[in-house]
Amino acid sequence: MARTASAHPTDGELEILCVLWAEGPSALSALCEALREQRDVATTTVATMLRVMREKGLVKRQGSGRGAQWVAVVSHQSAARGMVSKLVDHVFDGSAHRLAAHLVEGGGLTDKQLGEIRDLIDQRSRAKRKRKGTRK
Amino acid sequence: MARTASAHPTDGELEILCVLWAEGPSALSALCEALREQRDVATTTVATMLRVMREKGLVKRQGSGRGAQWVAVVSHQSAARGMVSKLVDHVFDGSAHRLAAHLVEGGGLTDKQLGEIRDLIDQRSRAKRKRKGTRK
DNA sequence: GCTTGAATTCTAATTCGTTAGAATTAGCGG
DNA sequence: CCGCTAATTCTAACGAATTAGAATTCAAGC
Repeated sequence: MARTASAHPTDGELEILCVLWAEGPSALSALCEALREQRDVATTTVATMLRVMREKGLVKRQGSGRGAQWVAVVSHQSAARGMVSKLVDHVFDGSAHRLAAHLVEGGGLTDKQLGEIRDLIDQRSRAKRKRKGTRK
Repeated sequence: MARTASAHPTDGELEILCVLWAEGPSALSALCEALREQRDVATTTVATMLRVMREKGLVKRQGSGRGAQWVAVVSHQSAARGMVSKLVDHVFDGSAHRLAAHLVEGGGLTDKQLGEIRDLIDQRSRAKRKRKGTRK
């Protein structure tokens, strides 16, 4: 038997989604051009991937013929959420906290960035306290 | 043409690695038993995956015949590092900081956990300051 | 030594993902 | 209206991944 289709975008699909997220709705030609900054790829290859991705509901087409625009259906946000959950579930035992600890301790972050994250946390807990206070 | 072999463990391989990380070196039978708590899988399937994984250098075998033990070669740490980098590079534009922000703002963490992360950051920046102070 | 059951290897089927040429369609400029 | 070019569809090849039955090997216990 064979594997079942992946619920998440594949690596190749992700490349295309990244361009669409960054550039917004794009024509096939523009999409190819952007992708070719990374690696060599034929136009028909990209077209085939788009067809598959449309069947999966990852992208849609607006208009037809020459001026058609390809649009990402899934947002960066939601795709990111899905992929992070998958990583957390499979590698960090379902604990987002562990992933965060890995990030902090892995050393891929500068002091400045760590500080910014701490500020984010502070903001968030302050906001939460406030909400609780007014509601109750 | 076809895709090139993935540099990271596949989903199936990850399942096996997870068991090995959790349980330590295991016999094939024990491995199968643990996997079957998640889903139905034939012993020969697991054996085939182990063979492939050995060729890739993901696992090794200690001993032979009946009492052979399968051991993870890659550590949980390093596999996690690789997969987090991939996620960061492809989805968060190479910025670990953005992933962290996504975690904090995504709401998958309790207040307590957020507090713990902040504590981790504080510890880390304190330690760094100290190192700098003694070195310079 | 022979049986037995686990472990392993061999083999094969099947699907997915990736790649792209060939053929076709469709809009635009002259 | 006709050709040019972009866009799309059709088709196909092929390796990776997944699954597992058949055959084989091997250590152990009687």
